[in-house]
Amino acid sequence: MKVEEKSNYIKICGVSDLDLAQTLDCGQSFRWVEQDDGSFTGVAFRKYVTVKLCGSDLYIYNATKDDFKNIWFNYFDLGLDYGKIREEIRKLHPFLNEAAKYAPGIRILRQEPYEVLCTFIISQNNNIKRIKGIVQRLCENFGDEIEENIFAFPTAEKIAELTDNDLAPLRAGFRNRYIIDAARKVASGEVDLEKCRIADYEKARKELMKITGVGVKVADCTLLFGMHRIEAFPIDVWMKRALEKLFPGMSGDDFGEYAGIAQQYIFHFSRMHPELFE
DNA sequence: ACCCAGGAAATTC
DNA sequence: GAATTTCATGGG
Repeated sequence: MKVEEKSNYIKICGVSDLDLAQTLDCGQSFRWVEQDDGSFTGVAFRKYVTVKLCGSDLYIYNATKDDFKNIWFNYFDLGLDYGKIREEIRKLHPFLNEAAKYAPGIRILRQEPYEVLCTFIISQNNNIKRIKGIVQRLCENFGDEIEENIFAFPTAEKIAELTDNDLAPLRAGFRNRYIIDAARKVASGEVDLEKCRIADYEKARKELMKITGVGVKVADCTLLFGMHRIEAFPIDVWMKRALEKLFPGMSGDDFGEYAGIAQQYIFHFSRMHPELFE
């Protein structure tokens, strides 16, 4: 994987198993916006960039070689061989093979743990379009302005100071008090997100579920998308339907050490084929 | 008006 | 304890 640095962008050659739309718009992250030319613009780790894929060349605008080493290589999980993992998990079930072939450019992003925790608290009993709007207003209202009119995701410390009345502009409804409880417990250290990276899976889940508004599903999403615990297998309404119709008798335990990647193939495939469940 | 949305807490049985 | 209802908000 070769990296070239230009004045205001970098070019990474030899990137495989990546499709930006499949990865950035498949419901794991809520801050990327697709542009007319197929590139995506967004903020992560307090950096505002535009990413574009031409064949196997990945361009990242407004980034340096150091940024790539420190942030973007990990963010896009470029150290993991997804082709190899697909070869492995396709054996588990014909429908999993089909789902993986349908969107082989999905990768599990390595996002900031607190951002994932917060956005998936917002996601409950909600739809992706509205989740994006609430997250955007959260950043505009309480995040640092890192460039003109571009806002970082707010810190837990910042949100911890607020009351649920302060969150009224978000129009997040009953989730306001959950957002604040999460921020306070993270900021105070009562919930240790870094510990969740390495703890036993059940312990990590329980740690997150100390937060009011975090149940099994939000905990699993936080572990998968925020701590890269790829053995996690979050089950939402789509996954429930998919398990019933396509994988009867199977549970998350049957999908092995890469269950989280399998889950994301199945989730995306199901969402793109709603007619399967009518 | 009705139903649903990457659920979980509160209440009731 | 397991099943049901409620919780805000917006879109179809």
